[in-house]
Amino acid sequence: MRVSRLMLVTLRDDPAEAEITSHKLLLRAGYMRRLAPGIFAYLPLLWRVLQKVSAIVREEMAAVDALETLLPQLQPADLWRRSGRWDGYTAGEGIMFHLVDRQERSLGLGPTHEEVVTELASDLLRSYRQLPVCLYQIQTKFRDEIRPRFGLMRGREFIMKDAYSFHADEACLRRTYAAMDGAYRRIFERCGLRAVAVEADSGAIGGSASQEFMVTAEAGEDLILASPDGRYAANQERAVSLPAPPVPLEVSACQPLATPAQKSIEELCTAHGFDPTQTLKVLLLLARFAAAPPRGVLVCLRGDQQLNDVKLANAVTARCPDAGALLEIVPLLADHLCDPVPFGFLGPHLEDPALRQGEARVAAAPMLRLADPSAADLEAFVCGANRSDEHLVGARWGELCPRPEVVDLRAAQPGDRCLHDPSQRLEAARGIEVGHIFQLGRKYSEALEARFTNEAGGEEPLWMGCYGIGVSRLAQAAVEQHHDADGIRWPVAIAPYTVIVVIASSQDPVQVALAEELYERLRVGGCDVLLDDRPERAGVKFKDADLIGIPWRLVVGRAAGERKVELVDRSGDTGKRELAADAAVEQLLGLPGASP
RNA sequence: CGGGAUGUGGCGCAGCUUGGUAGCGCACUUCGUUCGGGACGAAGGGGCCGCAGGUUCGAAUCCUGUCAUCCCGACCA
Repeated sequence: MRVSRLMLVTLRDDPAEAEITSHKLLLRAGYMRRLAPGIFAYLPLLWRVLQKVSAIVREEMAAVDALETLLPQLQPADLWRRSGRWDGYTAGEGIMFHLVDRQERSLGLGPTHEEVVTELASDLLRSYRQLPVCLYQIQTKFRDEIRPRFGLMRGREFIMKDAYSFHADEACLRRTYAAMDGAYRRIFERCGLRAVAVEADSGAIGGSASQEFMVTAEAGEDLILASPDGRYAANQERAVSLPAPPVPLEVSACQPLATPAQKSIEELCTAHGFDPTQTLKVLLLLARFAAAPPRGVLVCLRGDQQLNDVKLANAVTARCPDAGALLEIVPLLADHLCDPVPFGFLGPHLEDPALRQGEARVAAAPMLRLADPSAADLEAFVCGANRSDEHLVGARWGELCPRPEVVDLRAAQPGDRCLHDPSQRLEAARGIEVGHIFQLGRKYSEALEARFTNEAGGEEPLWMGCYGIGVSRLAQAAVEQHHDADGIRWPVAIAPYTVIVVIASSQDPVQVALAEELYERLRVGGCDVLLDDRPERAGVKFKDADLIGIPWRLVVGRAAGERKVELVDRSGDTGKRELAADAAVEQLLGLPGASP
């Protein structure tokens, strides 16, 4: 391709709309344009990158016997109601774009395809003899993100590879899951990305085991906690660790303590010399559901610990199976209550308060009472007395109130000791989630009655897995990981073009002739090559070549008369060197990806 | 939805405090000189100053409302 015909528009200044480097560079280098928040036009250069990523994905999917398909993006609400996800995905903070058609039928614009693919599987997969099967597609997904940001990192319309596998038993699911794990590692490696696999929360997709693939980068939205020995890595949403041991509380009996206006753990400890690990933190929350009245939640944590919202949401969802989708969990405020409670002085023995909805009292289920092990394991502790300006010192579970149900709710922090080896301490890194694989189990097949006949002749629900890669996000993550002060430095495997032939002086017919010849030879040889034939000064062309990040630059300049050219490695590894034109062509045609 | 910021030619910005009829850099067009790291000179085209209302002889500038975009939290590939 000739640069003069490429519709290349590069910008000198960083666009004001972009915050992080990769977003700025993709805009400046003419790879994309924003149409609306989270909605981008992929310009020809970016489309080539996305195609190259897709090609690698296709090869690796084929290697694990996955079948490419293309599934509908317009999806009937009814299907989503049957899986139980319509309300959660459309009401409240749901992310599904949805609409009503001329027949008054509700439709959603596919944010993911578990429902559609499961419906298809229930239709087509009748016998264990057909299993396992893995289907995948590379397609635009639609998600009405609460806050789109950072360009392709979190778009409302983005390209995703999603795969779904179906199995006769769990062992088979595990094998495919492991094969996908391997395929994913190869995909990211081939794309030139440094990625790490971490344990993850399954989120709205659900299922049991799940693992995320993170491209490590400062601009990443996720916090990764990992052990230095490399044996444990998890998203902070999911991470587990050992909290610091508590300082024992030396008291004989439970006694009240006057604590005027000491509402925070910090104030309490400062005033009376307690260590935060000796205190109990009681949080009052309100969970709202799609199909049930709101329910109060009382959470106990050790005073020095923080609540992990994701763990809490999972715990609440698991304990309210008939309430429909969990819409949100918010702090319980005085406005929600019929009678005041002494916020700041709460203890775990707080009686169920009556909830108010508008002006009406809600006949609420009893509060859900949960305690993190850090709180449940305390022998004796300091907690609120459920009376203003008063705490209890030396309270014990069993004496004060029954010990609540114990569930892991605390947020692991960098510096915490690891479970597998307490001498290791968790270290923090930021990551961009580019892939996520799940063992779904039978969640969708049970809901949508996707059953097969097993070897014994009985019917049972299919076992399922699903496996996603954010293709457009991956492209931007690559820029985030591979750039310098001059612009993008694409890994060769996903660069839009492998080589750019630059004519230093377009006025020199000798240079033009040689450049045209080399361009043609490279093109015919199967190399993805650009020819910068624009009547610009050399400096402009060099700057643009650096900015758009083509891995190899072949400069045809002063030495063209002796058929000598200059070859520059954008990655900076080998620098620039002068060599015979024929040798340069030979070398470039020998590069990976150069032949058709 | 809550908090913060910003809206001025295609892009990046100044002007607003103290109202007087819009400016700079980049980009674009033409001509000339230049020609290996974003050249220089000359000439030129392009702006309902986000939108609506108000104050005023007069509003980009002051007031009110509204919309949009970006950033921080809940969402996730």
